[in-house]
Amino acid sequence: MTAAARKPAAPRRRGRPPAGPDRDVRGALLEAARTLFLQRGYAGVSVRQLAGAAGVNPAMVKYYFDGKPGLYAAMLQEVIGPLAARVEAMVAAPAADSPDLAGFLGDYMRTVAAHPWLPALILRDVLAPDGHFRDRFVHDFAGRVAPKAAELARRGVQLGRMRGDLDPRLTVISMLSLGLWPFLAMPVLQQALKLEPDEKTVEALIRHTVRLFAAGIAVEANS
Amino acid sequence: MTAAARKPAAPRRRGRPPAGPDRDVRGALLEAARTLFLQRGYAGVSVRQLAGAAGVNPAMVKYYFDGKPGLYAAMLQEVIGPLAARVEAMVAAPAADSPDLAGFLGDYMRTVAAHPWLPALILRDVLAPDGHFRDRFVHDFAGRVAPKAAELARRGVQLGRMRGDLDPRLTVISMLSLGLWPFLAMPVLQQALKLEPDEKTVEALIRHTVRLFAAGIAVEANS
DNA sequence: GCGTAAATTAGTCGCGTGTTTAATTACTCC
DNA sequence: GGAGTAATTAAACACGCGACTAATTTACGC
Repeated sequence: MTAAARKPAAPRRRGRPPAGPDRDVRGALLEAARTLFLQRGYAGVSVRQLAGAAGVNPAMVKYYFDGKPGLYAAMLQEVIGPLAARVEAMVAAPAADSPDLAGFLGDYMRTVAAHPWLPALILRDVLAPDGHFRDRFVHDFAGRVAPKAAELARRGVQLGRMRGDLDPRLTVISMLSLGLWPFLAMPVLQQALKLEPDEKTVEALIRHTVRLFAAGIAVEANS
Repeated sequence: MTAAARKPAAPRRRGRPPAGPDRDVRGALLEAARTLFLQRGYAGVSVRQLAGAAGVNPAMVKYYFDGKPGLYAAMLQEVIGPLAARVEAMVAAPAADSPDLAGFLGDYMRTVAAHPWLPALILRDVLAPDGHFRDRFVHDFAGRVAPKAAELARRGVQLGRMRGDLDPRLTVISMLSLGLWPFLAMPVLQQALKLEPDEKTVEALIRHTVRLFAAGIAVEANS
């Protein structure tokens, strides 16, 4: 919400506009893309809507980003790049206070909770028919995080802190499932399960999930 | 694959076709809908494609189902109805050999694995912008199963077979997440985690997941 | 046999899409 | 101050969509 769709009654003449720092068409389009694409997905937003939200002509999408796919890709990179790097770092160099997979799950869920559009974005990508953005996104995100998480799991087993009878790779799948899907399922199940929709519930979900997962992968106390 | 898109070179004259048992336009459309909709989602298939796959004129969709939404709804009901009833029964009357939540999770996953299109269908529905089919489907499915599963969880706690420090409702969310999302994540992560894509892996995933979940909700052995 | 109803197709309609073109204005550099 | 280029708009284009219409053929009841 920095600099878009403000001047509502500016009629905008044809031709190159007079100079002025407060007119960043490219930036306004990117911002509109962030808002709308993340809310409704790629196919759910038209170029005209995008341009309307940014207060510019639809042709500018072609001019600055070479078309709708280009704008989407640019927005994705801008939004996902830092996030992916952060998650990757989290799993690559586990902090002292959360060195195991359960700790990572907590960090991961808190990161996801701080970016509420992420689960839907990932889901849409997984459902995408073929690899238009899949190669760029899923492979960059999950593809880099998952192997490192699996390595973490393998180490945990070797150190005797995790059960040895679980395939580390499947454990990673379980962990990613527990950390992602609930955020989408919760709004849907809220009514059925009589959950309150406030922030407390999200915190409770995270703690619950970490506790369950930690117990699930811990070495059996008996036997 | 019972009775559609067979006669490829039948030129099909205009007007009512001569009688004959082997011409079931309605059924052919339903079958095409099953195949295409479940593969690519509602918006991913056009009426023309549907009609083409069924070998009939697009207008027949309007004639028999009053339009594209009608065809989708009919297909959904046909495909989902029995499944929902089965899952509901599974959780309502747990069998003697799998009376607890972990047992249900196994049954649930095996049911899902037997209908590979289900996860994507549920996901698309959860992502759907507003309740076009959501009220009809998600609420009918999850909305009826989830409360009963939560009841199962509550009973497990009361009987001392499940940890008391987990919110039964959140446990249900965890369980549904573990039982659904991996089926979609696996193909995506296959390469990254170096999994083989065959049936053995699915069976391994189910056993793995049930084991992890069972340990996660079991009463702590020590303390 | 005849009239009406059912089933089917070809063609078209209006709309929304992403993109393209041409015109127009401003800035920049010589 | 004129030439060339950069930025912007309005308008149009080609296409695909879901729906609708009119024509056509057969089946069925009397």
